[in-house]
Amino acid sequence: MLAAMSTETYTPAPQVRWDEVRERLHEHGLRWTPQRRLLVDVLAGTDGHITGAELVERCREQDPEVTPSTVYRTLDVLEDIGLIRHAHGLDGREEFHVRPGREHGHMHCSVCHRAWEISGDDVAELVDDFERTRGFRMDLGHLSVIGICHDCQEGSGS
Amino acid sequence: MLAAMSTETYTPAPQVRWDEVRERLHEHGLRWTPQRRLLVDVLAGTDGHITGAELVERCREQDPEVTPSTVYRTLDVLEDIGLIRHAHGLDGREEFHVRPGREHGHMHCSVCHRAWEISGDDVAELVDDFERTRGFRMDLGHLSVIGICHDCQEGSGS
DNA sequence: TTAAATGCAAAGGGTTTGCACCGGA
DNA sequence: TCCGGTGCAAACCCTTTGCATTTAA
Repeated sequence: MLAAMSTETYTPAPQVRWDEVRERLHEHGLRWTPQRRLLVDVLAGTDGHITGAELVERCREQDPEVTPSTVYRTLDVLEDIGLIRHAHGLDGREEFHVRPGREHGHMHCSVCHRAWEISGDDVAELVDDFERTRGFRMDLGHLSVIGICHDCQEGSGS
Repeated sequence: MLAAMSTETYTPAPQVRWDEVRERLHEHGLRWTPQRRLLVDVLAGTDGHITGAELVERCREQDPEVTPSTVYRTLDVLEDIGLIRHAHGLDGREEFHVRPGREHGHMHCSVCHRAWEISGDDVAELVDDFERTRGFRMDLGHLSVIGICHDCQEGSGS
């Protein structure tokens, strides 16, 4: 989804290059295993956010052998080396997402439970304001805004 | 509940009048029990946010008889009748807070884990912007901003 | 009286950990 | 070879639920 973000040849792939995850791991003295490959594949096929439990499930669909512990441990590793990030969803469960080229926050509708991304531009003033007036450095990747989306206000109910 | 926001004597008690919780319950056909009184007392002694588990703990300190189920069930009831509200903290656990006269969001420091309130004024522009440009009606009570506070940036560590 | 509320204990869901074995580099 | 990874199973933590009993109104 979404192609080039600039006119330059820069970043033909806005996403992490998953083929390179292996190298990233190696750089850190970590290993490339079939289980990690599987998780990385699943993550690559995810554009939004996904909970740990869902990741476990999807991995197990493809290979019932993988265990939750492996998935969670690998998620930790991937987060450590900066490939993914996590925040907490509406229900408080961990939600992971592939680290985007640009950090972004999330906007959740409490009615339909859909979620959208919030870019740095969307909240630039706010970030700036918090930094200036409170010395607080916001972590955009953890910004979570909850409310009711346009559609749900119209339908009023469902 | 909450009396005069009228004149110039700025609401000496911005909090819910806990003595009246009983009436609120009765209005709903619900009962006032010693356990509920205890929880309400604990809540009254809380100014910020507190997790369910902590509430259970504090209640049990005062009366080891109370059980988690009672606490959680009462929290549900109190939230139903609008006296408290809950959101999710940094670690994804439920955090309750006494419903303030004014809705507010929270600002968490990911280093020291302290939290501050965000008033509607602090984010008025943002709220307005989301409403205008996306038709998204933000729920201030669920706004959660995470980052690093001033102190922690200085100390850099602790 | 009578439905709401409680305590208990057990289940539940997601996540983490200890440990012995396995296997990538 | 060697240390990182894995599966397994059990532990964990917070929260919820079923059920018989208690109790507020």
